[in-house]
Amino acid sequence: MPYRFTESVPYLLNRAGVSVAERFTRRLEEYEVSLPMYRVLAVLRQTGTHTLGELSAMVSVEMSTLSRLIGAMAKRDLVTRDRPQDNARIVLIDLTDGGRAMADKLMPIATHFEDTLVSNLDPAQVETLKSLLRQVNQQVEKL
Amino acid sequence: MPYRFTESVPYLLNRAGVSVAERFTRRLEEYEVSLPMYRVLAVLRQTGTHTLGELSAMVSVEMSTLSRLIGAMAKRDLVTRDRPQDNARIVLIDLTDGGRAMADKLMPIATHFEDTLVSNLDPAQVETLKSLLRQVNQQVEKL
DNA sequence: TCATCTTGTTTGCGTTTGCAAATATTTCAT
DNA sequence: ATGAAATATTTGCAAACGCAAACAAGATGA
Repeated sequence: MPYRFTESVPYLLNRAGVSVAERFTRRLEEYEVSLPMYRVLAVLRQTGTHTLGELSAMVSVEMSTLSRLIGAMAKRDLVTRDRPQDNARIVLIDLTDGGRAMADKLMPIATHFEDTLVSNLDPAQVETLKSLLRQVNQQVEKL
Repeated sequence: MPYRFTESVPYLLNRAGVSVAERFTRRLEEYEVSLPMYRVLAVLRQTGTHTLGELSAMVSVEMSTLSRLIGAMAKRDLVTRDRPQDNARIVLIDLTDGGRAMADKLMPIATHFEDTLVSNLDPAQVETLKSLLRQVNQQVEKL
């Protein structure tokens, strides 16, 4: 079977990723939150304080971009950046109360997206999809 | 089960998509081809001439961005843009011989990526993954 | 302890991006 | 045939991005 670009995993991944991202971005507009901002809020809400580097890896945003993004979010009082005195080269980022409130407010949108995206699949298929995506992610290391 | 952002479909999709894209971009560097350029080349190679609008939908690149990208690719003689006299509002984009040669040269990289990404899955699982991704894509319309 | 190496973050800068407006052409209704 | 609506592409502009260099602090080892 010849290689068909439009059926390749990277193509399907990108296509799905971009279209979901576009729609989600539209939904976030009224809150004046960008998609990368939402991702930061959602990660911090789920797993608590992180350094910039950790956050960068988790949300797949380049560190220099994230540094500026966190700056903007701090200015809007969504997060705090804290340089601990015991290790002054790292920056710990955490949600403010306002940031947490915003994250909470956005959760229904996220769950609606999740529910809708998999609404034609049964629970076993959803687990399969997620498992396969995680496995693809693992394979990336081998490229 | 509570909603876990880092296990949501959009998150997994984005994570995989970004990391594959990053690696692929690195591999394209030596050819001085960007990832969006590669996507255009690959689509045209697979399915022939398309208008700008069709191409935009197929490669998930916003039309204004694509318009400029195609301009750059035309300047580098990878593609031609042609306004047919029978319908002068559309622009037909096609590969030049050089563009086709470049596309051909890049195919081994693409197949290597595809092979590696799914190398831990059996053929049935690969088909399942692709089918599920296509289905997710369909569901996007319902958001 | 003081040079050096490593780790973590920020800044400078040119490029790419997306939105909105402008432009151009075709289609449709009258 | 003519003005209005629809379709397709391009351009202006400001925001976001990624790379590389700069910067800062901690770890290592003579």
